[in-house]
Amino acid sequence: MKQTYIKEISRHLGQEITIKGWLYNKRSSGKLGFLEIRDGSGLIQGVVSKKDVSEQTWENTEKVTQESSITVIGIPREHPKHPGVYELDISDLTVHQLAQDYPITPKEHGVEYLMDHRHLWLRSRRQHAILKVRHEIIKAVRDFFDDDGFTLCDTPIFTPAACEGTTNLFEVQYFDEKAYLTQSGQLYNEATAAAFGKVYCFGPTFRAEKSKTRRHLTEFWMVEPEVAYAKLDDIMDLAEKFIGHIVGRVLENRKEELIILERDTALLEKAMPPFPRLQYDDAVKMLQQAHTEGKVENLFELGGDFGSPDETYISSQYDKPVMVHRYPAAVKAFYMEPDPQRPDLALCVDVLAPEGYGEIIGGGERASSLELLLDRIKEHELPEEAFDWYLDLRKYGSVPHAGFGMGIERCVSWVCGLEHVRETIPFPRMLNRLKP
RNA sequence: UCCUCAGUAGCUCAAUGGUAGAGCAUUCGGCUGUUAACCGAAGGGUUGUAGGUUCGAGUCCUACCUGAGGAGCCA
Repeated sequence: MKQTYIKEISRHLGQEITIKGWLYNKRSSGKLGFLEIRDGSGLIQGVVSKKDVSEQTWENTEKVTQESSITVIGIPREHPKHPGVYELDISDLTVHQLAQDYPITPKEHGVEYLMDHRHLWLRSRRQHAILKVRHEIIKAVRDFFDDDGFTLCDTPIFTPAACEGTTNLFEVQYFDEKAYLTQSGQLYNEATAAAFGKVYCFGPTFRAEKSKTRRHLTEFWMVEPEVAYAKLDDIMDLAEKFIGHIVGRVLENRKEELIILERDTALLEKAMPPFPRLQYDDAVKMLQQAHTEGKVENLFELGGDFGSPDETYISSQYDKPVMVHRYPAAVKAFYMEPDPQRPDLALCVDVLAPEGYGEIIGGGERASSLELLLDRIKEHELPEEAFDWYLDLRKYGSVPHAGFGMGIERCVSWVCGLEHVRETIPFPRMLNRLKP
């Protein structure tokens, strides 16, 4: 018989259907068995009554174990006690493979154990919900740009040199020479933007930083739009519209998942444009004020980059994402365009997510002058020959242009209200985690 | 790299320096409306590793290993 997916069960009430899936959990009460069945699309409770089924099916009901693969035939109907909840009256149960001692039991487990069993942990309700939200966010990202005239131009993962120089890169052998895994598609995006006008790239990014925090992965996915002729204000408008679109889509299409995750959606509903915009200088004043009032420990020095506690304090002052712009050029990457009014400041922006989730977007206007870039490359002690193609972009029709990058995992973590980004990607790569 | 915390049954955790226990999982038995079902029984241990202190160490000390959280750095 044709397979029916659990999420479509309401269309088959009273009809005999076949569900193919796995046993999520089992309870029993004498000659009555309750089987929680999952098939990837959803979860449903099946009921087996000894007096109504064959001896074989009853025997299978008694012996079937957690996560055994099964096929059941039955008739869906409403739950007698819970209106709106569906249940399956099972008439036949066959077991494909009997799972023995499934490692993830219905009781709680530690982080290390769950991470060691990530390949199985993905089957649990909560992980399923998170990855469904991830999928929704990625789809929303693509739709947002595709519907706004952007062209997807993916950038390479093997790169010959550092994009930004400062952070640690993963080095790999590339035939007879050394190559590095990309830490940003940024520079290549500038080339494709000059060809297509509005572009984005979306792919994995690698950072060999020895960071062990709830916000870090060594391999994460980043989406980076780049727009020719765009200025800082244009890119800030784009960023807030973009985040509003993502959050809106998740609220609209992933209600059930947000309930499973116990996410306070009232907080998400506030994350709609316009977002507050704060100059770096004013953010520093805010931090210094907070210090004199005893609300933050460290006295922040003007000119430095914000640390994680600083970002947390700034974002805690708002109930929606906040855009901090015009940081000192000295603390930012070499390719940032200086503010014509204040050349010591870079025309850049960081978007800080609410609830202490920190920076989810970083971006800004790129330097369009060849002379300035040559100076900056020298200042940062970067190898000029590695950037010859990049400098060509300033020789042949250079224009003002801007873009930003958003880390998908940090965004998913915030939208889901998670404690750690490691749950936002199927197989996270971290400082101490390369397996499974 | 630095700081803090942790490591005991398959899993999650107890155990004042004095005979290593419970819940879940597993196996067996009971229950016709269960929801991390419940009730009864059984099996299950080189307390991360190596030293040390002590009559006696899971517990105290030292080193190392592994993990977690944080700092720095970042999305």
